[in-house]
Amino acid sequence: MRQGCINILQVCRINIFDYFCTMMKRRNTATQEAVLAVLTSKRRAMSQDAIVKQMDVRADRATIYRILNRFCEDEIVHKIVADDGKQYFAVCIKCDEKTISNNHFHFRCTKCETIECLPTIVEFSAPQNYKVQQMNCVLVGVCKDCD
Amino acid sequence: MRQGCINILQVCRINIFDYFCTMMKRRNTATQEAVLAVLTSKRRAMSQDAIVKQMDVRADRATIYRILNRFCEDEIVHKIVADDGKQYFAVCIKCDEKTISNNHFHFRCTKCETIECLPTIVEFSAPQNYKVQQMNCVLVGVCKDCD
DNA sequence: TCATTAATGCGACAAGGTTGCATTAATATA
DNA sequence: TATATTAATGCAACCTTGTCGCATTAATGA
Repeated sequence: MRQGCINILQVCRINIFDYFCTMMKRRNTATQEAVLAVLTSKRRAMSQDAIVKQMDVRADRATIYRILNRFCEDEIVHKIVADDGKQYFAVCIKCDEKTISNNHFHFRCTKCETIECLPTIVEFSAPQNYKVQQMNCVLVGVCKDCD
Repeated sequence: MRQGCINILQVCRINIFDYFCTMMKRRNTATQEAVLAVLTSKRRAMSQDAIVKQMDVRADRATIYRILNRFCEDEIVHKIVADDGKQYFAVCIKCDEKTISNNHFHFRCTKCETIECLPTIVEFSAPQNYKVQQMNCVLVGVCKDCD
């Protein structure tokens, strides 16, 4: 399932999670639905503990991590490791098969402690004979809401 | 002590560590000297355990971290958090007071497991009213030596 | 309705990093 | 050179983040 699809689904008012379950042959569970609901509503990259705090269903830490990693495998979520060493997860847009899912900048606000996916694509020029397969770029500072 | 100075010192064959001790009013200890020696000789960003392995002097884990963080405060070393969540430290060049010490890309090679400071400066354009104070940009892939 | 097995909860664990505190030793001063 | 000061160190304990094994639960297909 391409992530660009998610936006189309939202516009068409199709339940993303149901669609995801059918497409990826995943079971429809309350916990998974809750995790995805939080991520899609917040539209930010969130850490496991931040996600749990926003959830109405209680669930084990290991379970949340398993769900998030599953979402990453299925490519409906991508993972960022911030400069605090923690993993953050975000539902993000990616329509082109060829692009790296993490090809944009992220912004971590030190005041509100959230991470945002910026629309800016990372332009890099690696030296000759270097093969770039992934990237993890985080800008750190204060976002417009906290300034 | 500005980091650009380090290169000048090397050219002039002045002992960097002695200079550092006088300038920053730090005590001259074998452990600190060893850590800096490893970092300057390898010219890569290294993790605490990688540094220890290369050292001829034995030292406690906590001590190494304290030394590295002190070097960061004194701005002769900068810290990168890679996508594996670990901290890496590198002696790097920075001549301009105004630039962010981490303003360049880093490359983590998944084969030789090292992190290199690339000469490429990160060009970013944060949205309006976002204040960027730090950055942490890591490209991941295979370096020229491992290809 | 039942069988299959994906998903979960629990507990244990590992790695990475930090902190408190007593001890050691580098430096400044007499 | 001897002494006082205190930065630097070692050790142990601790915290946080993330993972894994295994028994149990429950979603799905037949």
